[in-house]
Amino acid sequence: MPDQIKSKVDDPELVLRRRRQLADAAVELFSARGYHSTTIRDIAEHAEVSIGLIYQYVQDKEDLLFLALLQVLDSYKDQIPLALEGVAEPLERFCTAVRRYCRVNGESVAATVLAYRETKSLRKERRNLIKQKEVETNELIAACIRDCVEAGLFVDVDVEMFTYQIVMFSHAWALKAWRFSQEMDVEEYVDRGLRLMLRGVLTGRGERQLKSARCCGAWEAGA
Amino acid sequence: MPDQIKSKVDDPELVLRRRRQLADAAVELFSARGYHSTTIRDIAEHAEVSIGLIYQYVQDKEDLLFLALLQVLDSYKDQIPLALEGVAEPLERFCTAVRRYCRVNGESVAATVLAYRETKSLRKERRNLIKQKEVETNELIAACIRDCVEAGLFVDVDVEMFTYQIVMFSHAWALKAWRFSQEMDVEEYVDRGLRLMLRGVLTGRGERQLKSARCCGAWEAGA
Amino acid sequence: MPDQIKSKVDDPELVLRRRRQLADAAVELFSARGYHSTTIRDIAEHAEVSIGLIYQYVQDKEDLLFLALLQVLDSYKDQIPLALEGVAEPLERFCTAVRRYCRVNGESVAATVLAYRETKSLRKERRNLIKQKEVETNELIAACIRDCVEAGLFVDVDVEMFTYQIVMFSHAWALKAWRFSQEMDVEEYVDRGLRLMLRGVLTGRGERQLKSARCCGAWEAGA
Amino acid sequence: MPDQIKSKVDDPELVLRRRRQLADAAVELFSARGYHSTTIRDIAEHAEVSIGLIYQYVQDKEDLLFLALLQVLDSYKDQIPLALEGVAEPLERFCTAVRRYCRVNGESVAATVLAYRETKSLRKERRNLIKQKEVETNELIAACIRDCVEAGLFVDVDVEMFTYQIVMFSHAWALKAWRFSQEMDVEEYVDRGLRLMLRGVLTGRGERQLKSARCCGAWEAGA
DNA sequence: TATGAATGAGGTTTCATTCAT
DNA sequence: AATGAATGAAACCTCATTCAT
Repeated sequence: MPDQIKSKVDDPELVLRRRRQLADAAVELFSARGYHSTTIRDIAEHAEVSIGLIYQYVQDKEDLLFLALLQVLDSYKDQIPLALEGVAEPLERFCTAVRRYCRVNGESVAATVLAYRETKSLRKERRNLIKQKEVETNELIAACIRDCVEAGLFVDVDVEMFTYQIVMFSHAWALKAWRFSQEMDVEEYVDRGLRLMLRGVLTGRGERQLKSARCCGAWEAGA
Repeated sequence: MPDQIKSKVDDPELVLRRRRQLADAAVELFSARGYHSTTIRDIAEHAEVSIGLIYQYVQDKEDLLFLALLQVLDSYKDQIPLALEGVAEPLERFCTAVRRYCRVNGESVAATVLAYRETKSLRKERRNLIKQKEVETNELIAACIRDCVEAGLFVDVDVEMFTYQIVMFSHAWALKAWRFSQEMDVEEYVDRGLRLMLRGVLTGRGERQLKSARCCGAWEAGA
Repeated sequence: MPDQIKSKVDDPELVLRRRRQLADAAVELFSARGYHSTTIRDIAEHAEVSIGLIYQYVQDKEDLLFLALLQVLDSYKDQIPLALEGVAEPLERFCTAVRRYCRVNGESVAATVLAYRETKSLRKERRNLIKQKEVETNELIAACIRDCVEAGLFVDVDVEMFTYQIVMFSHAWALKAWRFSQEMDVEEYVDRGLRLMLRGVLTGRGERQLKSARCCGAWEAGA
Repeated sequence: MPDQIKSKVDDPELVLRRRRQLADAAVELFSARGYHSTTIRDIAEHAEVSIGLIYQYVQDKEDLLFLALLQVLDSYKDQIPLALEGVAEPLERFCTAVRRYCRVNGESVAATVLAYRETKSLRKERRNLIKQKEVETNELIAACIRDCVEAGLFVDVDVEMFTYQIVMFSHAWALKAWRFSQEMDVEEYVDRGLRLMLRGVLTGRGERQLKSARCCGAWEAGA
């Protein structure tokens, strides 16, 4: 997907490998120190390559940010379908998707924050591409919601609004990590969050399904 | 509140006036271009003062960021109590608080985003001070929620979780403005959001109260 | 004339002074080492200012080249009228102009060569401005020629061609200095050159005038 | 002739072929963009070889410049004798030589300018070698002049001076192309130039010879 | 108190050259 | 003989900060 970035190196496989190497270093450093406070030299050292090498695979520093953000966003988009494989029951799919999304965010809090902080440093065209990725990820959640509605497990909810509620809930774990992470872990966070949010959308059938299937992890004394 | 920032000027009133002048310029420019891409010269020109003058009231660039963020955060904390003045009924207070919070965010989307983007550029001690401000604002919302619970209008909800749900909902209007603002305005956003979120927390009494009081703006066919 | 170059300093007199200072250093170094081989640091050191200062008065390195070339070209355009002050007789004016032009070139061989070498490094708009200056200088020579023709001292010569012959003759002293300067000095160069070139254009009257007036320096055994 | 440049390849014929290939690319690019603005990569691409290959036949970038300049200078030196083949009459030989020299310059204006611009970028030893080449070319013209003098067609002119007048006249077509080429073509340039310059040197016999032989192209209403 | 010219460390980027294949 | 990925010194330029006025 990192097309459109021009490289001075021909071998496409090498380009892919090097770019991943650079993106890894970039995600780590940009996340930790921010885009502007990280120097190209920092990245070169962290990736254990020379400064010159970077400019064989990338045209400027902004390209590195783009590469880093793409890597983060893609990892989100890839994880959810992976988690849903083999899960059929709609409510379970929904809970699984949310849980996985939160976990991914939780594992790379810094990267999620990076996306929020630095997307604006990209030029418009690329900013839009990044937003497009986010929309695609959101759609994975929205689909789960729609399935639950169709299966009569959710009331006829405002899908768009509910999707964003879920998304923001997930991101909040990263954005407000300083607040939450000292009180609970991701699992508890998801449990408490789902309990709160599901209450507003479950039908009677949905509630029964939820209890019988115990689909969403620790659900001892549900609502 | 802008204590701890050392000034070379004695007259405390002048210091206050100048700092507001600088903070205004800083909020505007940092919001528009980001902290690192804004130069001291930019701010001097925008505030119509000399570069030298800035350093009479501020020790370094980070001080300006701190000033700017304080200004933004304070405006949030001031607006909610103002809106609640004269409103007594708990559910109405809750709705009013949420509505006002969203509106403030809506009016200065850029400033809200600024807080998310650049807080990390502050040194830890100040970052904590900013977070403290946010917690104080959140507490205003949390209080409204607790009142509703005590009045039997809300079920015995997870107050902390619900507070953050509200807060993130409000911030989302700013953070995802690119998505929402082309489909609806703040008012519709709040209505749709409240409808969704309230469904999960209202008691029977709460629901009746909501309908009778029509406290929360356009509420055609509520839950 | 160094307008259109934007400065970050307001005081126009200071701007003028600093720019002359920078141009002096630039002419010297660019002449000696060439434009590309001279670094900004070199110029800063030679002008005894900081690197930063340069960028207060100039936007980039090309501006320095422009400044340098303007300075060189202007000195040419200024010297000829100065030398002609008080000289009335047309043939004498012609000889004086040529002599002075060669001398100016001779005094700053390196600068003349600079104009030939580096004008192409300017962007088109400025390159044209430089060419315009040259045309203006040439016109000073052309006017002397026309006066001689009108006074019946020169035959009805191809003025444009003759002007360029004179100009190239003058520049040749600089461009081919490596060849000439080890055999003669400027004065001899001018004498020999004028003798050759005048032979083709003088009328009978012109020849007599030339001898009687001995206007053109050492003119022992004229044509 | 490109001796003294060390090559890592043994086969002398291959060396010659490759070096011509590189010199062609170098002349073209150095002429168009200048020496310093042309990268080795540019030349490799233009010559359709790899960067590494260049360094098999050349030690550094300056070698390429040397190669390029040699190629240009040699073409000058070769063309004149070629044009003079079969021409016997001294005045005709002179005119033919001048005409051909101007034409060669006219056909590769950029290359001529290259010689003026970039010779200084060579190290002294090589710069002298280039100058030597120029002197040799000049000698071809000087010989023609001397023949005319000996044949009583030219007065006892200052040969060295006149030679340089011719040379500079020829180069001027390239150096001042921006001025001349929009008013006339090379042929007209030579005609007008020769008419002017010959007037000063022709004897009575020379004039008659010129008219009778019409040796120098379009010579309608000569001196 | 206010100004703005001056400073220079440090950032990004380029590109001639090397060397393992 | 030919390739081209890798290197890193060195260039240009920015901008936070100081200080004499």
